[in-house]
Amino acid sequence: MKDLTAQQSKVLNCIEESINKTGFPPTRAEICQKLGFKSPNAAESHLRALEKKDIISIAGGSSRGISIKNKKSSLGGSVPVIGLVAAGSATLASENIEREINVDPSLFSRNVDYFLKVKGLSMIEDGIYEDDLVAIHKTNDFKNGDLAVVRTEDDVTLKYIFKENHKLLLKPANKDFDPIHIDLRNESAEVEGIGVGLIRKN
Amino acid sequence: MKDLTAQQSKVLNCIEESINKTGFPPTRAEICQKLGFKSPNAAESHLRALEKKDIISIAGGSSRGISIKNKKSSLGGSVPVIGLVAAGSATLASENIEREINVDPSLFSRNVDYFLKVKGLSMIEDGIYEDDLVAIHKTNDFKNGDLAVVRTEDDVTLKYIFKENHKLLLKPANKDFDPIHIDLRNESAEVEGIGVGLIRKN
DNA sequence: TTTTATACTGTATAAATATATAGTATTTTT
DNA sequence: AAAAATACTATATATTTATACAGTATAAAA
Repeated sequence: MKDLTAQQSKVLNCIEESINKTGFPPTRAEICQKLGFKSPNAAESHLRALEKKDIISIAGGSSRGISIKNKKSSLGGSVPVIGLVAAGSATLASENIEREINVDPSLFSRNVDYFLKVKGLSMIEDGIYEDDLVAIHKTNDFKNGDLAVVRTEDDVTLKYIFKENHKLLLKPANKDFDPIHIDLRNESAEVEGIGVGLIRKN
Repeated sequence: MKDLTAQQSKVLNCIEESINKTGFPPTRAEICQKLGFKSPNAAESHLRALEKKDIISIAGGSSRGISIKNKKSSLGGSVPVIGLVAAGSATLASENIEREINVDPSLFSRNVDYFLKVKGLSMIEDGIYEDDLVAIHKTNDFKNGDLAVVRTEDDVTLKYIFKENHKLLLKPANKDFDPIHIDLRNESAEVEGIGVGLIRKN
């Protein structure tokens, strides 16, 4: 990493402080105010220098569009652990929450909305064991082969998902288990999220 | 905490996603776009509802002035991740530390002193894969069958350990790998710690 | 020595954004 | 039964904000 000048460090610090204190990045004017500049262009050019040095990125055409690159753990969010999902209830309904754990957000590639406690042995051949906590990123966007949490008409299940037209294939990783075929014309099924990690307690 | 309506949850989720993805909160217009609203006031009123329920705070007169309340600072200790252990060096020497992650101490049954990044496939049959992070509790006390970090004369390895008199057996969980037999009368070997958990990033 | 980077002031403005106001309709609470 | 909360569309606008342009001056690199 290229060295920062004293002023650039001050500006970077100012950005970090703003995010830490308010939750969002500063405007040019706010940087100027904090550091005593009288022209918004003072802040602007420092920001451009920091961008050039790949320390921050600036989203064009949007206010407060500053983000610090390689941002390590900002705040460990509290993430719920979902045990058994009661029939008919929302996955994240409070009755399903077993406990909460603090997790470093930088741990996993995507934001973790909850941990699903694995029941059964259907994924055991790919190293997912009973009572493992699978980190779930809530989304209904998936690629074929993703590990997905799927809500079918009468169940919530964790399987590899494959979609082809109106056919959904939920594939376990255990030869003793049969794949689930769902015809979306007759049955409903919804992807609740995809697995982005795993925690196991011995 | 008061319950959120389905729509309010969606909006909150949208805010979290924005912060996570871009580093800063969304504008009203961006919320509308993501959730399919056609009026900025749809977003505005949901935000005000969330503010009223004390879920978020809205900074008046500033763009993207949304911050999510309740973000408690994780005081889960910072735990180092050990990549490859340089020959002859202490496991926890700074040169071996790849990064640090924050971990909820209550996550694992015993105190975690470091995470060992798994190299190779020798434990794959028991669901321990390459690049998995195995949570290590530093101790030289172990029971037969424990997953142990063992320092031999020229290596640091993660295997199941069995001891009988002067004989040490380090057993992999992969039939393509041979167990390691160590005669403590001729060779030295030391247990550095035992595995108490695992984290995997997909 | 010439160029490039740093470090600003000062002015201006198009575009982004928050926010108010006016409605409509449904659901929930009191 | 009335009030309040939810859940929006639609329009308008003052303010915030990014960002460009014109300068000045100094220090560092090519």
